[in-house]
Amino acid sequence: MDNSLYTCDSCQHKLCAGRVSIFTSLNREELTKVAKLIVHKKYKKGELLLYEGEVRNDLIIVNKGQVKAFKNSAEGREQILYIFSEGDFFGEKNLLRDQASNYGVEALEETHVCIIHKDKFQKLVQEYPYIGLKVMEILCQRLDRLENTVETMGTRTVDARVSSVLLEFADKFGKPSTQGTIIDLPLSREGIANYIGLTRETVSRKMSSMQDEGMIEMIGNKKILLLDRLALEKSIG
Amino acid sequence: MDNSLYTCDSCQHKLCAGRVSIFTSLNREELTKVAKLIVHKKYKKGELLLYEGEVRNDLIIVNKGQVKAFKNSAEGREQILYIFSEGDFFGEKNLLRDQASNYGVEALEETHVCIIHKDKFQKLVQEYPYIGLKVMEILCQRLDRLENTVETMGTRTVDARVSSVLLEFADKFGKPSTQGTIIDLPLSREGIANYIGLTRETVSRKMSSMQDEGMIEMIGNKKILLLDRLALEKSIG
DNA sequence: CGGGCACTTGATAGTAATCAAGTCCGGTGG
DNA sequence: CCACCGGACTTGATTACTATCAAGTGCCCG
Repeated sequence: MDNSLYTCDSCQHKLCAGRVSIFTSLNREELTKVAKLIVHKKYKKGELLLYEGEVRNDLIIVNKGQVKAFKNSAEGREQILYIFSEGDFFGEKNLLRDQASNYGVEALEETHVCIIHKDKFQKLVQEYPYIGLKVMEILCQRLDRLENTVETMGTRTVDARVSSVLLEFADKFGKPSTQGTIIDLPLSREGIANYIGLTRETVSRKMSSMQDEGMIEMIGNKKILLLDRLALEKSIG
Repeated sequence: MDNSLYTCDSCQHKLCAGRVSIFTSLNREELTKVAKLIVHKKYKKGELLLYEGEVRNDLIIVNKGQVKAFKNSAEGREQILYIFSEGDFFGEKNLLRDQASNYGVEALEETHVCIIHKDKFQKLVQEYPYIGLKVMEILCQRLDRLENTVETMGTRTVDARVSSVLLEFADKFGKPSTQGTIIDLPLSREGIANYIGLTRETVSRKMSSMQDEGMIEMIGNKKILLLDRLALEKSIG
């Protein structure tokens, strides 16, 4: 375990807490106060930030990098539930009571996180009730997203599922370019498959045929150029 | 529209609000106060309480009966997301801001609901912060359940999915008997299929074979006797 | 007792998982 | 800078399974 704990000195001048959506309403002074409650930690690609079933008593906020939240079934199949990136948090259940995590979390790349102890965060919420509302709002958004995922996995064709995930990634990680949107994929083919409940071969095949039809263009293995957004949306319904 | 609005007079003496989990911490006096903020409404089986995309500004609590929350895909397939029964609520997103509902809600039987306007509920939360925490706790539970559903639909075999839903219903709606647990099914075969992303024929077949194997016994179409809970749990993994 | 609807059961076909080779890409070391 | 190596990805062949299509059957209610 070489995850070094260190103070916020390294980024205090940048007011790192301000990059996190739940603190956006705070002014500079308040942010400095928040920063003092925060412990930072770094993880390398592949390291576990949290394992399924682990009991913790703090809230973890991603400050830099990306992580995946996943569950492993008995047969060894992985289901990815969330991709958390800069500004996202997890462990919110711990704010209410110490509880076993429903999923594991693993770094997809070098990742820096801010950790706030439950008690300190609760005091923060008492002082700035807006933060509690913001957390609740984000939980509602997360519910919406999961509800849509369940619908996609329950009723949509495989093509629609692949289109869905590409559009989701385009919105989250896409950058506009002259020809279309360039998506930096946070996951490998296998990861994408585990995100939408398919096998890597099926994802590979579907993406190839989407390329043949001119909807997308694969740039290496980690980027995709989205050429025909409308066609993808149409394939969803 | 023959849904008659009426005051809480009809059930005031029963302190109906006390049957709702988010108000369990309140004493008799406080409950009476809450009851005055509530509007009641009745729905017959099959009536819509809320349609997908509708914008409302209140929280709806089920006081008696059962409803299903569902989404309809473009091809006309239905995905059931939740079964809400006595004590459950929906419309929580409205507490934050007026927003389109992500799902429709339909009564599965004669259903009575309590409706609280957003503004009144927000004042209630300010006066009794515990209520806000309780709402957040239930949202977290709902997230856990959906996360498990996504895992089930993404990684589990069809047998495991059917077992999952039977165990879920057994916990929620089951009554112990001498031979095992008797489940009052809230949904038809087609409803169950739409809850776990299968067709009614597949559900029918799987349940028949589970009966052949002595795991369950079907009593008419609306009840199931769960004989071998362990076998079901084992089939999930 | 009769009718309709939900459910069951059967046959067939379509589709994705699986099994099995290749191929490509990125990184490493000479 | 180039050649090599390994892991990720692609593609192909086959199998397994569930959706679909199509009759029946039985349950529940009037």
